[in-house]
Amino acid sequence: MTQSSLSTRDALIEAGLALLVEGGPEGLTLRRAAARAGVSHAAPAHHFKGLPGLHTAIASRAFALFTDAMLHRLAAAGDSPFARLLAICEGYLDFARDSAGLFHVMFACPDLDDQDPALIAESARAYGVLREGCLPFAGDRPDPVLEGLVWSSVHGYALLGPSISDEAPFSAVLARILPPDA
Amino acid sequence: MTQSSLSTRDALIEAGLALLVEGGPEGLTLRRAAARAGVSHAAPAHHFKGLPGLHTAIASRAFALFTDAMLHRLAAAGDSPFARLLAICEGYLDFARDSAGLFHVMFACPDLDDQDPALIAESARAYGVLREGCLPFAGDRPDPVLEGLVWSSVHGYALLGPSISDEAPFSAVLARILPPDA
DNA sequence: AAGCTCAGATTGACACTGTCAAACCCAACT
DNA sequence: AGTTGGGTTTGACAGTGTCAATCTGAGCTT
Repeated sequence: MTQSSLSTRDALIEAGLALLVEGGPEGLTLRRAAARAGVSHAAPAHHFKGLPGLHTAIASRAFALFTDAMLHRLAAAGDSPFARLLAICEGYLDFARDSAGLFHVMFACPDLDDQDPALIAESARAYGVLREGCLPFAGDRPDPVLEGLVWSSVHGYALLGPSISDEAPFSAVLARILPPDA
Repeated sequence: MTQSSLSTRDALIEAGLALLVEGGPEGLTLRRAAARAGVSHAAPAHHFKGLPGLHTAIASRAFALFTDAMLHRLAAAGDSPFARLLAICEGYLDFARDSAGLFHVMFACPDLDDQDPALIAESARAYGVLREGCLPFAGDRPDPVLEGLVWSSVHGYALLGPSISDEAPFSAVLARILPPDA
């Protein structure tokens, strides 16, 4: 393992994140990430199982940033359950808009290894934030249907948003599910 | 135009659809579509603006099939507004599940030309079905917020579905938005 | 009717991609 | 000291999208 190998692994992930942020979903390439990390074009093969492996590792790290984006908004939110859940959703939408490249790899990449433990853990952590935001609306007990509805709505809105945000801001959409006075 | 050119154009689109259905999002390639259509590898360049152009043309045709899927379910639905809207959504989900390759090109392809008139027309037609399904719930007048909510929900559910469908079937999610007795 | 025009199609080349096999290097153990 | 083995590099391969040059043939002008 020899921390040098760990650091190249991290360097490759970091390079991949940067390429995605700068160039969108098409900007990431095994060879470009390798070049940016200062290693040869075949080096990534020893740290990831091909391009799908790199995608998976990047998605895992991106989910951590995604969770941060939601928590960041939550920290600045008011106390009411509605304000808190809306803040979480707005963090979700912030990330989808500002980091479209990462969002694409996380949710629209067909070759992710959805058995990867790190990816499972990080995505579960992200889902946990949303789930906690839903708790107060169901008597502090998990409500899978409500969670599914909120999650589907914010996710669909994140993808379709540009087409509908003019006439239907997300706060109005969420208010339609959960009247703010509840 | 010389209908031969039209027919090769159509043959390329048809070949592309088949490749997507058979091989998923990764199955479509300019050269493979050309080979399947029985033309040389550079022929597509005369009918589409590169690979993005082919993607756009395929997405346009896929939206038509998508609309059909919704109408097909609607035709077999009951009379109540809830049953009709649920049927439309289930057609939406059918298509996303059974034609994942097409769905991916339609909604997750980063290089679509969203100015293309045919694509705009076909996607508007699809959206129109969903909009009509929503009308009875808002006094037969368009309600952008309700439409945005239903659209976001079903779209998000289509993408996340595999992760949540066990505990929250879509009928339950929709019922949370629109009580079936309304 | 002869000749021209030009869109449709082909061939060939280019840079770039992911992946694999072989060789290489160097630190860590026996 | 010698050997082992993981990390890395080099080199090659098939496949991709795209571009330029060429060929072909139906339809038009004169």
